[in-house]
Amino acid sequence: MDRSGPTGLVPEVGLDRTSPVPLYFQVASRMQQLIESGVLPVGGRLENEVELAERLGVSRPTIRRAVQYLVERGVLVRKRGVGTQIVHPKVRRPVELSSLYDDLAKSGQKPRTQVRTLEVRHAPDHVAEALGLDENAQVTWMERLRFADGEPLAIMQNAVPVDVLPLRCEDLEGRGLYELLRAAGYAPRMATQVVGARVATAAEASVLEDVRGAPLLTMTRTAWDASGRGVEYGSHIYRASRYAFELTLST
Amino acid sequence: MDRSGPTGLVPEVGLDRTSPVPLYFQVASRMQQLIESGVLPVGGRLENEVELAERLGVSRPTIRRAVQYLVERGVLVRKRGVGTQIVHPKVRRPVELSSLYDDLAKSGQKPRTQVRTLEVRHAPDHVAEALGLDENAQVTWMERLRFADGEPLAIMQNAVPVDVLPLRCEDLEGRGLYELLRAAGYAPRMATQVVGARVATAAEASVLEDVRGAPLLTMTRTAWDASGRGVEYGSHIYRASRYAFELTLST
DNA sequence: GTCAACACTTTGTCCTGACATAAACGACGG
DNA sequence: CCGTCGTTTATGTCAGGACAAAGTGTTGAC
Repeated sequence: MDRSGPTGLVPEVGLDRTSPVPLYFQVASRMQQLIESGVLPVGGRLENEVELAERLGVSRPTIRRAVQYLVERGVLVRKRGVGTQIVHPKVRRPVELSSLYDDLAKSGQKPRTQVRTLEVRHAPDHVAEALGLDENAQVTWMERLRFADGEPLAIMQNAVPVDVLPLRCEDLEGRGLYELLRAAGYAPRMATQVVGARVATAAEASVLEDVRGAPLLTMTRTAWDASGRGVEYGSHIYRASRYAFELTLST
Repeated sequence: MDRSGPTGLVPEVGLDRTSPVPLYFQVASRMQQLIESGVLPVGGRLENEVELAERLGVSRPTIRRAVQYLVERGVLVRKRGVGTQIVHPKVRRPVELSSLYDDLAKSGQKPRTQVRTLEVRHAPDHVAEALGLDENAQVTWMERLRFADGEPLAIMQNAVPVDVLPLRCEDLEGRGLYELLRAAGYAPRMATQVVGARVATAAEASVLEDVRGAPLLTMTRTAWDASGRGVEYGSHIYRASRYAFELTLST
């Protein structure tokens, strides 16, 4: 390891002690900015924590907490006795669970949603079990057809416990389900998915404007919020010719 | 919220101050044991941190760090002014990235691997780019056929930079690639995957002992270790009739 | 009776200080 | 020339204290 000193010096940034934003977070945000803007070079080493603390005028625990935050997000790596390094930007933990609607919107395609069914009903057994609900619990059940750039892309069946969120047709047509959940304070924090493949039946093909025997991606998902409450169950099929899952896994 | 006090009391456990295992980790492990064994009930509230610290004979920062550790793993939730609660066991962050071999072994099926190709070669452009290697970097390139319970399941093409790990046929036949990477100190910590579907060509069908037009799951993956170094690239196809991806996502 | 203000509990933030320990370096001796 | 043993340097762990802020419940005024 090169002992020629740190390759990147964190400038004395202005910290605002009157701000409600915690100091450690101000430090972390500033560091991340400096890294993303290239002032602190990828692969470079940071100063040691004691110096950093002195120069920024905060205590070492505060610096440690800021660094820790960035380590958890995959921006920095620490090695005892060696120092703290900036890792390659490719390896960053995603900040939130993505949903199809978000993905499409982000990639520049114009998502459109057609709500085919929207009703309150008793949760089917497998849904109740997946979400951890009572047998006779009520869920909002919906079936939607999702278009991207005008072409049908997916058939989506979803269930959301009624007491989590009242859902209306017009909401679902303009925004994604995850966006609505987040707005209601039930942001999905964890989800298990099963992704498989099969060929389309005649009925599915007709809805998706594809041919019978066309390859389909299937996905069933259960999502929980931060407190462990089941907030969404979904069973989707996608036209494989027009969609593939892109996902980031991390430990 | 119920103010009747905590529903679960952490017993005074024996902490070993001579042990090299950090105190906060001893506390966290003990707590997790108590939660998993049901002594501390799911949904219950913990004592407040100050009491806990006093009773266990450690400082509050140590308790906080232990709790923090479990919060990050999804075992506990904290709410300022309220307390710390135990969340449902279903919502736990997975501890490590899984690979097909591990998954099969864990689910009781007997994985077997037939190595069809194993050679050192220049990295193809798309592989070099995905792993962040120089253009003329060398990789170990392998093509393997994976069986579960005697039936062919997947065709797997993988590349690993040569300086990461020397790979031998006999290693690959007895163990999974990820296990070998972990043993060599390059444990994958983050990966991006693209999962799609298509139908089998005649050649693929013959290798997989399936029929032409059978649905296939396709997956391409790039994996990085903790320091951001690209350690594995893979392009796999699976028989959809015998396999589906099961994955856990978390923020 | 209703609603606002206050008190209390609990986690969140931040500080100072100290010692432990892993990794890398360099000097020394074989 | 090479390995060994300390030295240096950096992060890791832990203590104890102080105050801030968010939720909850209670009290009191109207």
